[in-house]
Amino acid sequence: MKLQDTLCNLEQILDISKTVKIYLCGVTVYDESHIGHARTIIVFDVLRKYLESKGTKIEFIQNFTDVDDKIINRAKLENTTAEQISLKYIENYFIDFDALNVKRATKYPRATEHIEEIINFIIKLIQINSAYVTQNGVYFSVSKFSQYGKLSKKKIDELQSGARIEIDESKKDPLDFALWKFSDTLPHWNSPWGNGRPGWHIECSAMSVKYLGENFEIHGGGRDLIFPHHENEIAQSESFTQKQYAKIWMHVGMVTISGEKMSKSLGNIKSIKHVLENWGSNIIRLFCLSGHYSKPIDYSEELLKENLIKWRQAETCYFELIHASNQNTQIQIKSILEQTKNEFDNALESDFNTHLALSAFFKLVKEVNYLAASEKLGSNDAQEIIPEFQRMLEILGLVIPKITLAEKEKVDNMIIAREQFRKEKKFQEADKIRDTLYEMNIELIDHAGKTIWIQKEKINADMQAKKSN
RNA sequence: GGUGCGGUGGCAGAACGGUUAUGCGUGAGCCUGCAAAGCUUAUACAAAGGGGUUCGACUCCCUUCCUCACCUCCA
Repeated sequence: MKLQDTLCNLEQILDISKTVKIYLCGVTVYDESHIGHARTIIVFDVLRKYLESKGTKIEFIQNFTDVDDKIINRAKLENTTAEQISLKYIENYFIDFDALNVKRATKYPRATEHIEEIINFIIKLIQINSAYVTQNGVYFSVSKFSQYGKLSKKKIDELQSGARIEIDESKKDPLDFALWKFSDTLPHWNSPWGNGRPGWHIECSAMSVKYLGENFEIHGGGRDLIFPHHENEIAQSESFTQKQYAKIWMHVGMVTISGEKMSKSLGNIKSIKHVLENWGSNIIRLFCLSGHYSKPIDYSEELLKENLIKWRQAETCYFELIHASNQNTQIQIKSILEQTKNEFDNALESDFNTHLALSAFFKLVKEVNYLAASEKLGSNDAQEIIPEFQRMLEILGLVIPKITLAEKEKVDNMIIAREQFRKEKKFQEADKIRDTLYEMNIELIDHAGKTIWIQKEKINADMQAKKSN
């Protein structure tokens, strides 16, 4: 598999025959997660699901930053503790991402649970003279890491001349960043240098090295983390280990709205809960995978709607497959399947192009729907297609809602009743049954001599659109 | 100002030095008791601007312009 590496700006080969270790920078837990977080995490979810489907062993570590100024501020605002805030939003995180059908990581380490590792990490950085203590805390000395700037392609002197770096006279260099911040207010921990809390970047170095070792395959996150977060992580980690840190840096583009980054300060956030409520997890996932991961995606109702239409086609495809009862056999099915599989896999293997993988998937959907509509879909063929269809669904993390047995029986009986009315040319009565089913999100397809049903996912945005029509 | 990703038809989005991917949308028709599903067909004469290389460039080179992101917390 080939992946574009941010560090060397070239495609790198990922050996998927061995265990692939992935560290993904997760969220700071001080507020609701939004669709931008969802995109990054869904991209990595599909990546790991694809690799696992190929039999590759994955160790997937995703952190929670649970100590941070924003958490502390939020706690003050709500008159509670930082711990309560972070616990609340970790819980909230899992509600959102379970609903998005994101597979749980191997582990979700938290900064506050790794204070000892963090302190040990800092001790060594001080020992090797890469860090120093001031009256405010412990700082990493950027000048001691000659390759500083290699990830973000920044030049140290240009950064230094930048006017926007906070002025702290106690630091030796304005670029130096905090490993440990002294503080006597909660939350704080004891350290050899005094009470305080860790800086932002150090947790990821300490935890990734602890769980994945000094050199692992993929380190990922949003593009906005390249600088300073990942740049600083490299500086700390490579100073610490004297080894190359991550083999491949993979950065996911931003979700924008009207071309601008979704962010708190602009107030253009779409929370996962909000979008989930209106569109559901399948549409969100399709939306997040609809462009190349490295590029921005512009959030719009239009794009969501396009994915809704496609999802409806996929639902139709699924039910056509499971209801297929014709005796026909299409000789070309095998080659179509093989082509789909190849296109799908090749797209993902080639810098993880989910857009092209989706088009391979929807090509199959269209083919099946066409065969079904023209009464050429044999049950044998359907049985061959179903495993491949489901394989792709699983990798993409899409889920067809299940219908209960009792519901199924009820639907079947209503279809039989409708058939009787149709035979008797009592079309009003027949249509009434169809309408009732429609209200239950069951749609009917009248095939020659046989009516099948399709269970449509209930999607609020779709219902509203239909109502207003 | 620096750095980075880009600028392709109404929208989304690829590949490729020579053949106007593809999907969505839109128009018309077919199918149907009517719908739905599906089909057929039409539609877009697309490549930010200007140079160059070439027999030929959306694709390579130069240049100008522009968007966005990062340079401060940020997925």
